[in-house]
Amino acid sequence: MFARPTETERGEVRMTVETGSGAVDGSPDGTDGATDGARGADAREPEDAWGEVTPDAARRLLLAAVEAFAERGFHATTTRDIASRAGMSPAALYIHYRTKEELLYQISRVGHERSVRILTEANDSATNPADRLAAAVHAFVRWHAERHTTARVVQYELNALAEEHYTEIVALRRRSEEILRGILEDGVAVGEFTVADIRGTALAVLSLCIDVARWFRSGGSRTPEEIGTLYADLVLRMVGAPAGGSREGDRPER
Amino acid sequence: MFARPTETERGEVRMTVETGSGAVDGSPDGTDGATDGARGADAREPEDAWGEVTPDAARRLLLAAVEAFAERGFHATTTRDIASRAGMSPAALYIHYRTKEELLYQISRVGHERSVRILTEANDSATNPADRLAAAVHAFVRWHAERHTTARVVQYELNALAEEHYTEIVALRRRSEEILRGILEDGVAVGEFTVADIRGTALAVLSLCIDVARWFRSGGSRTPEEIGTLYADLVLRMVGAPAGGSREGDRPER
DNA sequence: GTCTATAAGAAGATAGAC
DNA sequence: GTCTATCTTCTTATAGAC
Repeated sequence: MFARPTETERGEVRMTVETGSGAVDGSPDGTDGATDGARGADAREPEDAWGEVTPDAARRLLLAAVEAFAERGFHATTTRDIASRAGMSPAALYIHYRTKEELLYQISRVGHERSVRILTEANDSATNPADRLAAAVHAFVRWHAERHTTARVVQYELNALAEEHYTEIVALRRRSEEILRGILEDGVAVGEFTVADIRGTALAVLSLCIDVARWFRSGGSRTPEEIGTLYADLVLRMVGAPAGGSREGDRPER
Repeated sequence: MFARPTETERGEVRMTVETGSGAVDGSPDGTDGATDGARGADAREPEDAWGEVTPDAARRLLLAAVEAFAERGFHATTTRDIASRAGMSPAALYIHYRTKEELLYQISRVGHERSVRILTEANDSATNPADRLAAAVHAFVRWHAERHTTARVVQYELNALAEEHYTEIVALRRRSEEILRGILEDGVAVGEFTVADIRGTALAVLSLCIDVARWFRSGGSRTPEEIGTLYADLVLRMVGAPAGGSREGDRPER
């Protein structure tokens, strides 16, 4: 029969990748794409973001998996492909990870923790809702563009996760959602934003940011920084708070 | 060796599904989701949209493929799964389609033709850019919500297409892009919109609409119609043309 | 047109030498 | 820790009876 991954100790695969660290520096050469999703051609970026992963081989495998999953998708990627990209034999993978799915889980977990962290820090970077929203969108979008390879896996391969892992990740996603919704609520409360459907608008904003990972490609005409700026502006407009501070836009409540 | 699909005549799989027809009526029970992508659970809708597909068995297979691809992704879906959903043996599939990829291609082609048609009709439904934009976004978003199962495959399984099919589909996607960009250009030209980066904004709007297919789920709290209305409003704001007609918002250029 | 049976190969994961 | 070799199962696709 088919032995399921036994619970034997095996180096304890659960690594403690310091999600934070100086990771958001990166390719300043990214740019926009078209309506067509990335097709393997690109899907590459300086992924030194995983520098913290403990055994060197484990890090190389993780990096190889990110590239492969982003290019071809989780199910279309073979363990042989991952191992060979990492310069190892197929069997070597199983020394560091119990299953192919665990690789995806690690990528997804670290990526989502990073997302929550980016949104949290942006949210704490200012007091007025408009600046908090602009900062959050700018940073979140920039990350999705700069780290589009990772982000593509993080955002679009969720369904391949095992049930228990999926549940854990969804909890992190809800946190992101709540942070954004909180900003909108505050903005409406202090009269800085004009939003009828807060929950719906929060979802739309998040969706807009996330989808950057799908279409962004290096070699286009816009840098991640520029797209972040564009999107922050668009989102401020969406909530009725034109960029540049809407001091004069405030209705005096009669 | 492994025989590639021979060019023998085999019932001519290339069907002529009238992309149009009364297909956009459908589930009025759809609604919003969360930040988590749909996970199989849902991924179902009255897909009578394929009613025009010629042999009955071919239609059932197409419908089964749409559901399976939407739930599990192209690569994770087996031909056995598709055939069994259609109530047939695995071999029956190959009477109507040369390969699994051809099923995806047909779904993708019909879906993209439908997208272009929706945008074209909306674009022709009015003369002033604001109404054209609102109509386009409303209809496009509504389709992505109502037909989210199909749309998910159409929008997110592109990479699994064979090279030649991919090229053909990308051409259709560019057409959609051009239609939207054209509306924005007209709006800026007549002073109805205030948009600095037309191309970037057009891409963002398209991206926002497309991503509805990823997160939408039946059983939520919003109907496709409501989401269409919300998004049309959000997009008008994005281009600096508040809903309800921005007659008083026009700068008289002095 | 549809079935049963099966070919041909590749997949994920393990065993055991080094 | 890493390799080579291999097990088991599943895959797409075909052959040929009905």
